[in-house]
Amino acid sequence: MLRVYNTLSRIKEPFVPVQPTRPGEPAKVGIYLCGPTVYKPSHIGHMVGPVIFDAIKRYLAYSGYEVTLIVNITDVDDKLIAESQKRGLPMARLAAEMTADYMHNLQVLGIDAIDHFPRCTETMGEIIEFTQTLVAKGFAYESQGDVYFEVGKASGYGKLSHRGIEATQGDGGGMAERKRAGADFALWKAAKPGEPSWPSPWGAGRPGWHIECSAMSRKFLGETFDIHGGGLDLMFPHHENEIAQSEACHGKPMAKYWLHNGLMQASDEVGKVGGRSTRPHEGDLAAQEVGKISKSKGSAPFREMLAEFSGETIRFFILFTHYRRPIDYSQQRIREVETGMETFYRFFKRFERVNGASYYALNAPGRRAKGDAACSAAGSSPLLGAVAEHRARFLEAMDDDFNTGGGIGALFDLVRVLNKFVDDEKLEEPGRRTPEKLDALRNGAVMLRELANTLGLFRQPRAAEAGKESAQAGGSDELAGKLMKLLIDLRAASRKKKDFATADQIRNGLAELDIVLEDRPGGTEWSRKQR
RNA sequence: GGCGCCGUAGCCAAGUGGCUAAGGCAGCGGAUUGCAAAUCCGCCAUCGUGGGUCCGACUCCCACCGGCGCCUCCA
Repeated sequence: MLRVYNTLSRIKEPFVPVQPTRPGEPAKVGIYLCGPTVYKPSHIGHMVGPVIFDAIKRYLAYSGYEVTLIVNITDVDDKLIAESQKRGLPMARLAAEMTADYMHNLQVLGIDAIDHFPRCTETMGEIIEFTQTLVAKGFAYESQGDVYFEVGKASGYGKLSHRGIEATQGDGGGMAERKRAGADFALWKAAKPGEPSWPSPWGAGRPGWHIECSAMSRKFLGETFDIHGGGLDLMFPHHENEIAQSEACHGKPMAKYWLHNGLMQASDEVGKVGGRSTRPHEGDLAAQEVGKISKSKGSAPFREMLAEFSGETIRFFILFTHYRRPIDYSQQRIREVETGMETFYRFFKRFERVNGASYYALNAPGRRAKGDAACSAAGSSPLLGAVAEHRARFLEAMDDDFNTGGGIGALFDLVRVLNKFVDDEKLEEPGRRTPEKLDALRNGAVMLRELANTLGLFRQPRAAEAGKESAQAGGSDELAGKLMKLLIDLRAASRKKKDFATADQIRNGLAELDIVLEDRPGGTEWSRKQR
């Protein structure tokens, strides 16, 4: 049974979709995640939510739900206007550029489970209509071309962030004198001269910050949907105001479950993105200043990180920690999980060596097997029994509020069991392979793939692997492949003659060039050292 | 000040009212190897401090200490 932590109730609740399941149809689940304001290149903090919710959607789909995931793009906003004026660019052009940056980052991270990216500018009609309804129902009022939501009229305001109205006295961007109460917030803002604007019943203007999410979520997911997600920092006032608007408008709950991810924190010193670590002493971590990644801290664009780390590494790094906890970011931390990931990549190569076909070509079930089907199928061999045990641990962890960190732990164990099987059965030696043993290994690997898929991990061969394959197969790096073969053959001849000095000279010389040789029963393999 | 989170091995990080407290990185010992690499096996924590509840707490409650977030259109 899947359970999720709901910020509304502050406890883990059983996950039961809003829409009743019709017999013979998969239960439908709607998820809305607050996306970026596209005025600057995204930094790693912006990627946490998308990675997590991509994995959440995958896991829900695997669990049998039909999931729709919406992430909005805020392409009209005060910061966007300010930035476009600063850079002398039309706002739409700036937004388009930054949206492209965002999309590129998502793609590199392997995030492809998002169904729609509605833009604020494309939702203007719905936003205006939504605002009109709120005015008509008496929850909002016009004031000098602005429209404000009257927080005092909303029942249950503060139920998400557990705050009283009296505690919420934002100045609303210097528009206090136009508002009836300090806590009231803008649904619509009159345009100042030179600002981008859209026509409305209250004159030319643009939407306030919160209204687009209410309008978009309703447009794609309905008045009440299952999961609303976002960073912890959005809980107040953004999500609180979304709830106020939507529930005032519809008279029913906006979302059943509110999930908030922890924020990425970084040390300015060690966590410098895209550059060399400037740490003066080893083991000096305690002296770091750790703080939230934010605009004010001037963190580097995500794109610069990609020069240092693969998208999959960053994805793995994010998933390594439970989503509700803050993630302490530093290059050293990422390097550590990157080292850990090698365990998987090496196993995949090993698997291909003994199995003859690629791990990446394995066809894993996209749906969780009902009941104990997987376990009973596994009962046929001790290996699969052990694998199934770790599979169960993985599922248990994920069922418990998407505990990806616990799940990854189970994945490491699973690989160990598979490696041990290859060791014990000496499957690296071609003569020791039997169809039964290869079958068992393959079935175990299928289970690994099945689970890793739900996290969106190890779906494609790494770029480095692909490059090397082309070298070995005579691709663009053909010469390197041929030279390597020559050197390996020379070394093999030396070893045969017990001329280990020459053999070691070759291996050590190659090591200097960051090329690693590994002797195996089936021959010597070479690979480029990572980084 | 208000609301809330966190403190588990050298570092990172799961988890649990009672059973061996996952996993990763680093380290140590062993198997394997011509030597390595990789892999496997083993070792490496009484869970911030002090109280309380309980037959029993690391897990629940309180206090304290320490770290952090939000209360500002920051994911």
